[in-house]
Amino acid sequence: MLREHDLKVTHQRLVIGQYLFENKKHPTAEDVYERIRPNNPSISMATVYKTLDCFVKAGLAQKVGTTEGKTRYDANLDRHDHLYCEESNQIIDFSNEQLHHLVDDYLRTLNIQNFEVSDFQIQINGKVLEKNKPVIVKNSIK
Amino acid sequence: MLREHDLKVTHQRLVIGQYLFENKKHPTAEDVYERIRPNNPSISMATVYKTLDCFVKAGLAQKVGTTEGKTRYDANLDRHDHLYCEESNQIIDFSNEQLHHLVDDYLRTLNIQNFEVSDFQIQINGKVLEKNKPVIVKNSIK
DNA sequence: TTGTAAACAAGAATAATTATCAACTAAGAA
DNA sequence: TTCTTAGTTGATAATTATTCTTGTTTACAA
Repeated sequence: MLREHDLKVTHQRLVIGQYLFENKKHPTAEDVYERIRPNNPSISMATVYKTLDCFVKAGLAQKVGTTEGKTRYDANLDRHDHLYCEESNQIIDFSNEQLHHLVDDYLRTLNIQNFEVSDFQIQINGKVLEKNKPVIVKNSIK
Repeated sequence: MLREHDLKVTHQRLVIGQYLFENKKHPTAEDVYERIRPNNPSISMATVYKTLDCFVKAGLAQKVGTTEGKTRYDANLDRHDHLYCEESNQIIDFSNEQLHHLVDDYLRTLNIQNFEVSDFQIQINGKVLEKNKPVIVKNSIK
């Protein structure tokens, strides 16, 4: 995966990448650092930032701006939206083809002058009711 | 407006509020500070932050997280979405009732377990083609 | 007009992120 | 396998965004 994107394969990138791509969370740089540190005490914070940054530049991850004042990193490359919990600041991925097409089709009917649309993302705000239970989306129409 | 929200009316709040509510931009705290400073050299950065924060708490403005690493403040209280220019980092308001209803109706048909939706916002990414011209949205269907 | 809680200015403190730079290492060439 | 080199890393300094502290001032209710 790294090679495909012309990135040198280093231990640091493997460790950080593994965490980022396996758990599709939306960690801050700090989160990543804390998580990998126990097994890799020599990796520095600067490396975490640089590594995350190189993933973003390579298109392997995306930055997500938050109102908490820190940047989160999203390694889910599939087309998806976000559920944002206003209480816990947690971001949950939300994939729904139907919703995506609905909005995409509508946007195409609009004529936005002087702006070239590349993509879009829906942020659905609200709150997780029971923190230890998962959030599951069911579609009631077929 | 300030009184309605139980905020003491001070010169600083009037000046900052005027800038924020009249130009529906999405300034950073820094932007606000630079803008008002010429005519109000004694207002401090801390006051700008505190004032913006009190507007947010009073529901007069909203924080917008960005990938630039700074918080922007949005004083447009109407239901609206954002066009986000990936080149200039500028955020442009985008209001479209039809789009909003489309998504709102669809979300209501979904059964999202363990998450209570309060609202949503669509971020439309792309780029402004000619920086000095305005972005205008036209609807080609009726 | 006055008392008081709230708001302010200035600058120190903290937190997040980026820059610097010497030492190290991946990976292609010999 | 060894050499070479450009890219990467770790330590830490620097920068940037934001919040905190403190003494002073101000809005506004009584």
